[in-house]
Amino acid sequence: MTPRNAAAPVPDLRLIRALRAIPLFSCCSDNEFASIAGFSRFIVADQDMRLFDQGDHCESFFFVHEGLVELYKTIGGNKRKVVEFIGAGETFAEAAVFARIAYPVTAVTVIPSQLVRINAAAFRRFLESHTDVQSNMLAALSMRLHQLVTQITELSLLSAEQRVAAYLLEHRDTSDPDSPVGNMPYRRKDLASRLNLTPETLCRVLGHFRKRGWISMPSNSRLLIHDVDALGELQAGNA
Amino acid sequence: MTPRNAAAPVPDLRLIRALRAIPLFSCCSDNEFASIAGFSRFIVADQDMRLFDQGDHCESFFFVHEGLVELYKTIGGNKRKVVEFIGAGETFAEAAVFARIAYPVTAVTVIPSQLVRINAAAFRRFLESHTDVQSNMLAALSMRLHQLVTQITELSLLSAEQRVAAYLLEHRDTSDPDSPVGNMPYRRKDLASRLNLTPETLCRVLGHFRKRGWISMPSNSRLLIHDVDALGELQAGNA
DNA sequence: CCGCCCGATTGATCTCGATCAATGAACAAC
DNA sequence: GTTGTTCATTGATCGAGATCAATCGGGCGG
Repeated sequence: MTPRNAAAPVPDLRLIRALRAIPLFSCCSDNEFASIAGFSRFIVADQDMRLFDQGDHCESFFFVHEGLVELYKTIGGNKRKVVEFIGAGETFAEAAVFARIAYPVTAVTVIPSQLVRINAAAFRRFLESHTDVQSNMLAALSMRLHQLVTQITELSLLSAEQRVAAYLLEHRDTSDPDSPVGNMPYRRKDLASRLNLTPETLCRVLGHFRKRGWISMPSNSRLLIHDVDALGELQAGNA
Repeated sequence: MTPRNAAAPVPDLRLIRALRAIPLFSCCSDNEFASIAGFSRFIVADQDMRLFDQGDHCESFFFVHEGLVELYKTIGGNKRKVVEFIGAGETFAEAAVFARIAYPVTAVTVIPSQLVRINAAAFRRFLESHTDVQSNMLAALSMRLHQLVTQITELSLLSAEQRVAAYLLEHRDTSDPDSPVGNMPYRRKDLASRLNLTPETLCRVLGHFRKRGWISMPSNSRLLIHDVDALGELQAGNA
């Protein structure tokens, strides 16, 4: 924790730098970043750190500066379903802020991560006088809505292999277009849950893809896609 | 259709009355309703009227004043999945307006309906100067996001019978608390699709519930719930 | 280096819900 | 009325993927 005097809090440079990376605030000025910083905190989290629990009162929403977070929902006390992975550059739990409901999911870091936590009440007040940010927010929520509809459709209509293929293609690391690479820093069972599969089935599907030379897995958290077209065809037409 | 002169369009009373029923506009004044009416149309639709197709350019969003609309997504050309039913008092396709994307689903009336169609571009301009409506919009989108997350979880974790029970309980008509009644003006196959079931399985589940006296179906589009607790227990714990 | 532990992998079997196949019932056109 | 059409219902069978059960394998503390 940074020590702070009552009168003059020390500006956290990491925080300011992270805030500038938030797409939502793309239109903000230095002044505005300063005021956002006033109700935000930079958070360094280890792996498996619980950020909030399903049912907790919603006090903040979050931005992932570096790392990976998973959101899962628990039902019936024992069964859980991973709804989404939130990667670097994305925000989460904004919806709970605006709907003024308790967190509907639990959030846990999958790998060591750097986050920004933004106070909900203060942010709502900030928005009242910053219409442009509000517009960005509407657009962002709408896109997420769209993604969830797509997810529902894919979970419902695609076979196990098609779902895995679709996921690999959608989430492939496009930073290096030459060698089609995907990063998979998840535990198998979590990815399986997100895809609505058992770990065993996911493993079999990946094994199948590997046998056909479509992918390879040099390490446990690394996955290389060798034949994008084959995966695409599988996803689209021919189960 | 009301005839209108080029210079002075006749104000459509049905339209104004419908606009007043839109929760989004709860905070609007007479003046504001008049200006919204300037870029809206009241629509009387028969059953099975296509409002827009998946992939169409998004020009408007809609409010259901009376009736029922279903949104479905098509994948692979032949398979379709009903994502949501939109009932009286609800809006739909706002997300496409803000995300500035093509409609991600197709919208069709399930029964004869009265709708309001609101022009997207004009509405976006309207919002710039009406922050309170924008806030309502954020809250509404957030609630819908939450519902979709719940839907994903239920589709993934609950058995066929549990999903049906959950749906009946969530969508039961609460207007008459004494006799627990649900209206089901859908075709069976559409409800089955929404619940990710085949019509056959849905039919068997309903038959099972009927045999146990938990529900009854006096007519094809009417369903009475007699034992809320039994359905609740089924949904919760014991598959 | 060894033993331990947890997760990935692989195999054998089972089950829920899909699919295939009739039959029944509602409704419209004639 | 009769015929056709379409959807709900019921039954018989099938199969994708879950579940159960080993086995493998890598990281880590001793």
